[in-house]
Amino acid sequence: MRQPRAKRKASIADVAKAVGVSKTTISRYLHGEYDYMSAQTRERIRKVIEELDYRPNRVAQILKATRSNIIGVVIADISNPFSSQLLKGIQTECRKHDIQLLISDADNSAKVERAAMESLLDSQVDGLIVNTAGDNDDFLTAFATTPGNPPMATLDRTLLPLVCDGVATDNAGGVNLMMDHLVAQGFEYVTFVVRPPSGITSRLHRINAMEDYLATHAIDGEVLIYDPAKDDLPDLLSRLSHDHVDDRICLFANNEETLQDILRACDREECRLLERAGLCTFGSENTRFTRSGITCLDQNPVLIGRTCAARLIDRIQSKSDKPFELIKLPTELHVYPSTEIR
Amino acid sequence: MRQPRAKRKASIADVAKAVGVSKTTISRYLHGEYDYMSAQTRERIRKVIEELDYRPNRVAQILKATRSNIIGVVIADISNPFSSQLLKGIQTECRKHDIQLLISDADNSAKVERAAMESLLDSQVDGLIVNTAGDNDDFLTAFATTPGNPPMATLDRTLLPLVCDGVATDNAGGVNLMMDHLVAQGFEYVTFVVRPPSGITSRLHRINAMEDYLATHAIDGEVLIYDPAKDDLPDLLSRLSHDHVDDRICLFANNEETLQDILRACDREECRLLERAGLCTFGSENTRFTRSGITCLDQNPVLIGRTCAARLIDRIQSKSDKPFELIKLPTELHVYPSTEIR
DNA sequence: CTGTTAGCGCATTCAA
DNA sequence: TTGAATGCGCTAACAG
Repeated sequence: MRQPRAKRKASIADVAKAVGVSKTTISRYLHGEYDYMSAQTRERIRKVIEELDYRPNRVAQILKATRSNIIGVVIADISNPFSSQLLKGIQTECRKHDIQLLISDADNSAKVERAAMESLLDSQVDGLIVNTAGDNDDFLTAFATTPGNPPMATLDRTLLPLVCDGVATDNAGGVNLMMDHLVAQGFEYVTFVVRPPSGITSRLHRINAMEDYLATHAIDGEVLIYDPAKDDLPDLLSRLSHDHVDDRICLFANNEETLQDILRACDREECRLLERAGLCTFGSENTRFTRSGITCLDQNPVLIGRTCAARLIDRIQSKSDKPFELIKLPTELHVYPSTEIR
Repeated sequence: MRQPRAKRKASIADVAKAVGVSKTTISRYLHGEYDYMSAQTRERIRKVIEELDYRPNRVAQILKATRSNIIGVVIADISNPFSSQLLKGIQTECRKHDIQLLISDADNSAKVERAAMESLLDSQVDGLIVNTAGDNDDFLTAFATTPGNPPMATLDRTLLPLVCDGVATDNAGGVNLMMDHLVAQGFEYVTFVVRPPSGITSRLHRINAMEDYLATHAIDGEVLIYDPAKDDLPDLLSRLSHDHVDDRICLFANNEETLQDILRACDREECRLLERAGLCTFGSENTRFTRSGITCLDQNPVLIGRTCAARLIDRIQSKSDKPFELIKLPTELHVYPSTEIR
C-alpha cells in the first residue's frame, strides 16, 4: 500500500522502527526532552534521523496542536510597491517568532477579499492581517467579532468602531504637516487629488483632514476626486488651471499612484499646469528622483507592517483581552524642489 | 474535554451527529457526490452545515491527501517593487487553480533562503518557486534532484545545468536591444553599471552579453561593478567622466535600484556627468517619470511570475516527466528623453 | 443510498 | 526511562 520506500518521506514511525523504540520517545527527542531517555538512545535517534533525513510533518503537528504558527495576510494589491514594504515589515517580525505567512492578494476586490479570508481560516491560521480593499466593513466587523475566529488586525486602513487591533498612518497628522509646509512656502491654493474613496479609510481620513485644514486656516483649496476609469483627470486639471490663473497653486497627491496619474495627465494635452504649480504627495522617499524631486510624506510602510505583525502576535500569544488599539504612525516630511515657489 | 461548544469550530463529526447520518455521507456531500444520498438528507445536510457554519478543516484534508494545493514561494527581497510584480503574477495564476501561497522572504541571504525552503517543505507544499538570493546553487541543485522533493521552479534567475524548470528575462536579448538603440542614437561609450554579481544569474548574463556586444560591434564601453557597501560609485563615476571627456557617454543601469544609486551618486559632489551623459536601465515603465524620463527595458515581471507559476502547476498536475525547460521572456524597449544625444 | 473501519503523522495522557 | 493507546478532522475502501 505504502509507496516504495525511496519516494515517501520518512515518518516518525519509520524513525521509531529503525531505532527500535516507540514513537513517543522520538517525539520526546524532537521536543528536546532528553531527560527521559538514555544517552545511547538519544544518540541513536540522532543518527537515524540524520540518515533518514527525517523532518516532522508540520501539517500533522498542526492538526494536533491548537496553534499553527501561521499568520494569514490579505493584501489589497500585492503589486503595489507600498504593499510590498508592508509585507517586508510583517515578514521581518514574523521570522523573529518563527511564524509562516500565508499571503493572499485581494486584487482590489471586496469579494475576493472575503473569499481569501474564509480560505485562510480554513487553513487554521493563528491570526489574520487584513489590508482591506475597501467597502467591506460589515464583513470585517462580523469576522472580527465572531467568537472562535482567530484575532485579526487591520493594516494601513482602519475599521471603526474598533473591533480589532489596527495600525495605520497618522493621516490627519500628515495632511497638517504638509499643509503647514505649503503655507510656509507661500502657496495660495492647494488641491488634494485623490481617486474615489470607495470605503478606503486612508483616503477618507485625508479628505476630512484636508477639509478641516482649509476651514480653519488662512489658505484656500479643494479636494479633487477623479476617476481613472473615466480618465477625467486631464479635464479636471485644466479646468483647475483656468479657474486659478493668478494663484500660486499646489497639487497634493494622495499617493504615488495618483502622482503618476497627475504626471501622465499633464504629459499629454498641452497642459502647462505643472510649469507653474507645486506638487507633493504621500509616498516613499524615492520621489526625490521623480521629475526634479517631489516633496513627499514618507509613511514608513515597513514599520507599519512590523508594528501590525507585532501587535497581532502579541495578542495571539498573550491570549489576554486587552482593549483593541488603533496605532497611528507619524509620517515624515521630505522636501524637494517641487514645492518651491517659482 | 472538548471546549465549550460555542468556541470550538464544528467538525464533520458534529455535522454528522446533528443530521443523524455518518461522517461519510457528509464527506460525500462536501465533494458533490449527491447521487449517493436522498434528496432529503442532502437538504438536511445543507441546512445543518449552514446553521453550524461548518467549514472543512483544510489541515486535516491535507494530512489525508497527497496534495495540499499550496505552493511555497521564496523571494530574495520582498520589498523590491520588481518582486512584488512577480508575486502578482504568481498569485493571479494560482488563484485560477485555487492554490494558496506560502511566501517567505529570504532577506537576500542564501542561508535564510535555505531555511525557508526546508520550512516550506515541512509544510507539505506541492511545489516551490524560488527567486534565489544568489550563491546557493549547490543547495538548489541538491534540492531539485532529491527524489521525493516536490517540483521546483526558478524565478527570474536560472540554475544550470537545468535540474528544474525556470522562467527568466531574456537578458542577452535585452542588452542587445538596448545597445542597438544606443548605437543608433550615436553614443560612443556605454558603461553597464551593476552591483557585484554574487552568483545572481541575471547580472552575470547581462555582463556577459554586454562584453559580447562590445567585442563584436563598433562601439566602445565597459562593465562597471560598484559596491554600495563601500559607497564607491561616486568615485568610479567621476573617474569615468574624466577618462572620457570627449566621448558621448551613456550609462546603462542593471536595474532601478542601480539607477537610483547612480542618481544619488550624481546628486552630491558636483558630479556633472549626467548633464552630458545618456542614461538607461532595465526596469519598469514608470521610469518615464524619473527625472525627465529614463529609457528602459521593461521585463514584464507580472508575466514572468504568471508563466513560472503556470509551468510549475502544470508539472505538479501532469506528473509527467517532460524535460525541464528554461523559458526566456523578451523585454520591451521604452524610449524616453534620457537617451537623446545632447 | 448509507455506514463501518482504518488510517494520514503526530502529541499526549496514562501506565509501567 | 520507556511505551501503548487514543484522538486531532477528514477521506476512502469496503460492506451492506
